Amino acid sequence: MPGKIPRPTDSELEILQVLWANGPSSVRFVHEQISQQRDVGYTTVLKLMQIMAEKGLAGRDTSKRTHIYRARVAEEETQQNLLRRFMDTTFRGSASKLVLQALGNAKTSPEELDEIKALIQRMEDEQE
Amino acid sequence: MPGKIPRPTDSELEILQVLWANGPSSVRFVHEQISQQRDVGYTTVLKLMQIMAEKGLAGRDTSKRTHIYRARVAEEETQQNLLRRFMDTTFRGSASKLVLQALGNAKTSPEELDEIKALIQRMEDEQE
DNA sequence: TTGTATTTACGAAGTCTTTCGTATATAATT
DNA sequence: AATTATATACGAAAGACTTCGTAAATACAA
Repeated sequence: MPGKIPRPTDSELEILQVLWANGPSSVRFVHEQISQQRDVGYTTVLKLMQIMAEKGLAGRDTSKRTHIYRARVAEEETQQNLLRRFMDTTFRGSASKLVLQALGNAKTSPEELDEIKALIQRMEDEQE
Repeated sequence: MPGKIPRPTDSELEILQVLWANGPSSVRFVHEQISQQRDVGYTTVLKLMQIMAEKGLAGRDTSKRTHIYRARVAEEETQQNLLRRFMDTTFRGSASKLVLQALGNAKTSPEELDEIKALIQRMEDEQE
């Protein structure tokens, strides 16, 4: 029985980012990528990826000696879940407060602002 | 020596929300508020608030028998810190991706959309 | 074949967070 | 005064997460 897939932890999310960006990968590759950002042991990453397979966050092909892992959760869907939770706990569910702070603080390019404006426009059109 | 104030955990954030919304409060009051949302023991909340005082997240007035706790971190600043971290880990630092998903999924009122549009307008004006 | 390198498997330690039971102190009630 | 209620203090257990050492299996190289 599969059971429900849990929310990834910070370390698991770090690994998922590599899998999402690069597709199915070996432990070695994932370790190399993460090592560029912080110090971590090879067996640590291995263990985490094994746990992710148990949890259902990742799948793996064990037909070869070097196992190949792949994400079993979609990037957008996972982001959506994490975002909903974060918005609820940190901004008491207020999307606009979150958005205002996100835009106000981060440097956002004119192109990105245009994208956002376009989305707002579409949303307002739908309202009528 | 005060030392640096750490990022609040989920439970600590839950308590901070009560303190931010209601001002300085007793453990009993905070416990009552949180109990409306989930089951939790009184001494659990007490312990958490004591830890928060140790960490510097909260201060307390112990002159009376019933201690009164207050938030020692500002709401917006704390949200900002948590948001930055969340954006980095979950959206690899992309504010626009986060914003698009936040707006796309949550139901946002026309008034809120206007607020956001106004902010974008100001940002674009500053660019020139 | 013998030794070296790579990989997975297993287990366990360390930390952080949450939880609450129990003890003690203080106040209120009868 | 004796009882009951309320509050804080303390410690410790339980669970989740991260970390990595060591062993065992497999492949490669000399």
